[in-house]
Amino acid sequence: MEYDFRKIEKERQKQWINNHAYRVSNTSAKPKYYVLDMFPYPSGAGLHVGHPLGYIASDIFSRFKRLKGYNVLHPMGYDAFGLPAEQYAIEHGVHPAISTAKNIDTFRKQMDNIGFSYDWEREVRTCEPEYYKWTQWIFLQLFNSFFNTNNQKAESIDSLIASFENVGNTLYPFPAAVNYQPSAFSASDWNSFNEKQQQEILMNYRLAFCGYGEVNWCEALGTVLANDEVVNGVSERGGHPVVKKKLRQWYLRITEYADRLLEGLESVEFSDSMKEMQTNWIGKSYGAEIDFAISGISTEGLSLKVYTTRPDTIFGVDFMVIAPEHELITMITTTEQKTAVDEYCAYVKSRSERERQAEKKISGCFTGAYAVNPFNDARIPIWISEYVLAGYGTGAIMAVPCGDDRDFKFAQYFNIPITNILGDAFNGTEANATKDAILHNSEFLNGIVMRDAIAIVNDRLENMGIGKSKVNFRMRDAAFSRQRYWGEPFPVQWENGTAYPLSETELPLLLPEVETYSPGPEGEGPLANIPEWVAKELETNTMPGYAGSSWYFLRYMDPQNNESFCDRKVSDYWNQVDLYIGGTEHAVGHLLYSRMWTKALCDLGHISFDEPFKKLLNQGMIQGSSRFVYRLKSTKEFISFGLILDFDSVDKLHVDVNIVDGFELDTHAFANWKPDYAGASFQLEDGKYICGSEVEKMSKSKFNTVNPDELVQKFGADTFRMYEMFLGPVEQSKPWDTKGIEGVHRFIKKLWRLFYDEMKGRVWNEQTPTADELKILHRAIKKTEDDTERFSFNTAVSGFMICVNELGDLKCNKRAILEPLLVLITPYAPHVCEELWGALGNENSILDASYPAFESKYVMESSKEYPVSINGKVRTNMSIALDATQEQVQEIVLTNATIQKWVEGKQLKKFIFVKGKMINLVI
RNA sequence: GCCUUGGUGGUGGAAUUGGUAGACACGCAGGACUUAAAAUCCUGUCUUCAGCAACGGAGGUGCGGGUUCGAUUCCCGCCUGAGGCACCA
Repeated sequence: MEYDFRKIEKERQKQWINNHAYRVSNTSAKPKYYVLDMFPYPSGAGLHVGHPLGYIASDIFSRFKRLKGYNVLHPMGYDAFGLPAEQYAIEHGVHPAISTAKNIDTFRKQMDNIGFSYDWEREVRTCEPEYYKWTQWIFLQLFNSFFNTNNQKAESIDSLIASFENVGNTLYPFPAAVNYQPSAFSASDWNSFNEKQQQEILMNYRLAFCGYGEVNWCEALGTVLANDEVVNGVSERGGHPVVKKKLRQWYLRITEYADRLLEGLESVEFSDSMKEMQTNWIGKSYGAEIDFAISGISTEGLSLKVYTTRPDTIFGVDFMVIAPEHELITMITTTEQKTAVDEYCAYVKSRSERERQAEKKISGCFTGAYAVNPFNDARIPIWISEYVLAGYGTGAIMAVPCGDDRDFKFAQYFNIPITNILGDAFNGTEANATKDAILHNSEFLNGIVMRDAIAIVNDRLENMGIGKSKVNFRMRDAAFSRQRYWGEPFPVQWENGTAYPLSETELPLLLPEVETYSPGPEGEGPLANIPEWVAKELETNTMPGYAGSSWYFLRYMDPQNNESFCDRKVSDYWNQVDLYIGGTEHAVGHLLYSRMWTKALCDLGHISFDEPFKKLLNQGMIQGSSRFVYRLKSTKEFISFGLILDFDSVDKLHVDVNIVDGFELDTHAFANWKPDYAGASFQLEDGKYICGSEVEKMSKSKFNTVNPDELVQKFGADTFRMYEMFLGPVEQSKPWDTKGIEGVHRFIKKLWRLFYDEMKGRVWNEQTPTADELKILHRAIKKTEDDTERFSFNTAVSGFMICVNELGDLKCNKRAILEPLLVLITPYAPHVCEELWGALGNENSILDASYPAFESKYVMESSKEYPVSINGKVRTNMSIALDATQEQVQEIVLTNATIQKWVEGKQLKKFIFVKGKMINLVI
């Protein structure tokens, strides 16, 4: 009897479906465990071998936890709204809903091939009204709430209004990032404001709000992008240029959550690099705001407010720099400098974001004005330069060339004299940013270490009423609207220029059909082309791709609920995602947004936890290993890699990795691959055509994708699953290489042969296992449990291989050994294990079995071989009982003949016990 | 430039808390079975020295130091790959 994986896998999968084997209940006496994959965007390209890596890992862990007796929630769905489907619609005229549904079908088929244990009855698609109704609902929650900075929590906007009516905004001043005038108002002020004014003020508090601001505008995509969607001045998707543009936009007030997003990192298990990426993105810095008086001209009462993290360097300030957009410029610029300043500001405006980032050349312009150092009355020239950003801090800095590299270069470039406050720590050729130097030239700070001077200066400034310590964040509020069609409509209606929320009963606000996907009359989204939509003054923007993905993990818990986004009892039961598996590319986008949404929903009392993901495991990226052929220029002759003398004389062309065996090209397949290559001739080395190779991102255009379907067809899903795990640690990125898959396939065949003999058929029996066999099994049980628990799936697979090899050597075929072995391997190779489990005569699914490691009858060995070394050199092995006391061990070792020979006549200095590993004598 | 994380045979990788480095697999070489192939199985495979052979000696985890009876693991200094951030004051 042969191992027929094609038949087995098909039958087992059918059985899983018919028996609803992976249906999960929201009530159970078992403890819960929630394993989540980052759901995919269903692109037209389908899955390649890189995608399933994380899915296989999460599937293994889910099955493992199930066998350990947990009620495991393991769902899957699709992040189905987004730009690519709409781009495709523009190019091919296919409705995004249709192409998306088609892509989802392909994804599903590919996933089913691999044999995942998802509860498909819980599938969600973010583009369906039943789902986005609740995305809109959560938007309304955010719209109708504000962030109470006193207790750092979101609260209903109604309590804010009540407070305004009583005491104005004294209890709740405007959020720090808001610059609204007047910044304070009394109760009677509030009550005298008309509706429009009141709404305008409230808009400055709402967690989801509409405002005008500089946004990243991408002309090619016809929409704005969030900061994390812009990479090096171009769009993440498509690489189109991005410019700053002032537009009316919706935002999420994520900046209010900055502190809690930072603190929350301490309570979750993310990798250090992930935590660091988020920490950097949030970018918290401690510093001080200082008001500098401006001298001369007609600028009485005017002051320049700067932000600095180093108030201790205040005696080293040699000039001020303000951003080109700074509002003071027109007021302080002297008549002599006006032309130069105007020219400079025009020059800065002409530069795109991309140019600014690409060439960081020093530029600037003197305003003619001077600020005054409050401690020594020194006159400090005020400059303008683009290296100071308008959006951060106060848009103005005090420049300390001896302590800051950028300031130093600027001073050098413009010949501004440099004051040294660092003594010998400053060498005159390079700034030194240390905080540990002793201050010089700093009057009352002389002789004090810089680090300690910070607080002293802050105190003085505060007493003088011209400064206060201040915390700043680099993170900006998140742009939340897109001028596109394929997204959630905002449940918002405009009236006299004021945005009003729809009521909950009007949800979902359905995405209407459109005739064209092109932008509206004034650059709005396609919805602006619909007369009825515009007549009702409905918002024409749609929500961005990350809206639906910011809360999908909650919907899985209760996907069919029509009354609520997720029943509170149900979310209390499933609680946090225990294990979240996905790539690092969402570090500062999705992961931050979903953390913020969770916190807001928690504050508003809709769920009971404020961090969505307890543990995050980042799978590495599987790269493609591309192959190249080399064509002599303007010929049809291809030259083998090793024979090329001059790379300028050849064209380097990608060749499909699937027609290359290792590095050797299948020349016949190549000639048939593309019409262009039909009459190709080859210059071979040793009778072979050898290709060049490079590791690149896996992509269709590079012909380096490997389709999992073909591997599953050839070797079976179990082999494929195990092989992806065997490749190496899941966290690690590595190029795909199929050549080792045979070894794993061989292992599964060996496993099969523990049960079946080709000639004799079934070979197992009911005899009692031998001690040796039990020892092998128990070692494997322990290893599997330990390795799987710490996500070391590759070493767990090695453990199976060792176990099966050793059992094969002993000709093991005892049921008492085989059954637990199968349970052990099931998470990794579910089809074949369940098939064999059934063959052993077990009626029930293996899902009902519990992990053998947890049954006390399996006792680990009672004694162990220890290596005994003398001065670190191993001299002999000794068998010692596990429960022996230290004294007993010492006696046994010292009376051993081999050891006595070595120790004889020498003095024993030390006797070292090493826990479960080895014993060492020092003489 | 800053931060994070790696560097181990021909290859992917293992070594969980400082305890016999190279598990497991690929590849390669040789052999068995076969008319032949496939499949399967066996042996060898870090370097080097010695040897008829069993056993054995020495070196070895990017480089150079240090701590320790003992270091792939800890500390210091360099080299280098990958990822992230980058005028954030």
